[in-house]
Amino acid sequence: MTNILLHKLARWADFDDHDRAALDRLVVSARAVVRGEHLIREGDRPTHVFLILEGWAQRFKILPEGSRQTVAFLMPGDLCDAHVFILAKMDHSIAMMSPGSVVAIPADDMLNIVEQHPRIAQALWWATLVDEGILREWLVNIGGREAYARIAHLFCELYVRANVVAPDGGADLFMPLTQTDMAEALGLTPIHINRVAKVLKHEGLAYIEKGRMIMLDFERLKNAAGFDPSYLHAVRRLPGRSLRDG
Amino acid sequence: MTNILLHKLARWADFDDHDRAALDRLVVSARAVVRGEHLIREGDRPTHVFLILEGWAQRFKILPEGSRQTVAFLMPGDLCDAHVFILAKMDHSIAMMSPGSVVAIPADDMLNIVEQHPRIAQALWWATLVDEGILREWLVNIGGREAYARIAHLFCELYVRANVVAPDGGADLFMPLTQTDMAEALGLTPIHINRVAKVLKHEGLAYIEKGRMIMLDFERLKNAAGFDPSYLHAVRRLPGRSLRDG
DNA sequence: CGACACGTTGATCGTGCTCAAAAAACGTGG
DNA sequence: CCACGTTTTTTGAGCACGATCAACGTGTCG
Repeated sequence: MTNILLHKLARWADFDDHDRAALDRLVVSARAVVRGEHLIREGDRPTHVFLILEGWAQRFKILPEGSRQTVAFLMPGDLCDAHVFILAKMDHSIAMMSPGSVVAIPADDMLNIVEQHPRIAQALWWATLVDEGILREWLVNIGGREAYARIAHLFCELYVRANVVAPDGGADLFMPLTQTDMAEALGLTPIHINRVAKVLKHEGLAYIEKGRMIMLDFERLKNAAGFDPSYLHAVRRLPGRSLRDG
Repeated sequence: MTNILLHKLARWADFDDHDRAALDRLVVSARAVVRGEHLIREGDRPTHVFLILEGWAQRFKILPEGSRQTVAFLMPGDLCDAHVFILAKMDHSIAMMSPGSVVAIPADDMLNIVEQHPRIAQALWWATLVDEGILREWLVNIGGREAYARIAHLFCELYVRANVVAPDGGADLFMPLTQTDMAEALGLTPIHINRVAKVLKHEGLAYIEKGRMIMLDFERLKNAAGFDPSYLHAVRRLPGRSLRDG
């Protein structure tokens, strides 16, 4: 099967065979991981970059009183912080939300590849900027929307992102999140998620059940959420003066 | 006076004279900007990177109903997205919160400097990772803390960051934010900010008045906020195997 | 079959919002 | 220097969104 990292980055960049071979060489020795397994913990010194091949992971921090705040969901093809080994220690943890498999890429391999493959370096920058855009949108979502629109917005984002990863075009997608997971991501209680998500379901918009999302009416859901997918930067930048040899 | 960008990046990297000269060449032709002036707007195609020399700016998005959610405060020495010109259009706007001055650095100049100065490229990565860490912590702050601790946490962060920029060691710092600015950053109403900030003041922790923060008791404020400054990554990584030529 | 995680529902409470208005600070021009 | 408009801060009263506490279903897996 095709390299999922290559597949993701190729959405933005035009790679030559040399680039593709280099990306293939990164993705060796996949490791199976179980649900709940930590890929890296807050305070650890980062020495590897993780690439998710299968399953979902969550990036989170634990608050002093013990509650967990999720700050990102990672899906197949996502890299955990391409350049994080620049920092002395992790300021957050990453754990699997479902069983899956990952590749641990040594920092030196990442450094080598970005030095020798400028197109890959740029594509990794693009992926980083998209992750940042998602993070900003989550802040907007939690800070500015009430529970109903907040949940709807998360559903929209996950639907779009999951469709990119596995574009079977279906309205039924792999999405291994519990209501508690959503609560920890959205700054709400699981109880409130349960009640409000039920409304979304009964209104015929969308719902998540047994690890799958059933999308019923994306247009109305987008409307309920005030969802604008621009922040996912799925469209490629047109050639222009300001990107070298663009 | 010394180059503020150099000053900031040198906290992390060891530059040689060549690097320093290159950074100096970036910072020419400062432009005065008034309060409220937009440096860049959502939807614009980014062609320049802005460096804040004086004053504060805010990064924000406007929600469909018209409210504003601030996702970052930018202080002197901060760059607005070192690599943002990779993207086709801005997914947010940046505006000045106070009068000040900025430098607009063309994309090509940024590309040149990171190609020719690997230490600068790494230092810019570090700055980007710190900004991301701050963004994550804001998400944790809004998602997981109630108003009292949330405001206290913002005060802690701004105090630490402003002290780095202008370390006069004083408990009285330039901090041009109105209660409405805080409200838009924290996902609260200005009215609630007013009431809760008054408690922090009367308890002798800290307050902001006339564009200045008066820090009364940082230790107790940290405690009230559950503030852990690790996410600001102020300490330099010790030399090690995983960063090339350590 | 038992244990445990997850989902569901009800009743009550409280943080923070809304609406409304006034006082204080600030900038600007006459 | 004062008059004026504008922005910012402050205060009050009532409401509602979402939290908390408690319990019970439901499913899944060992």
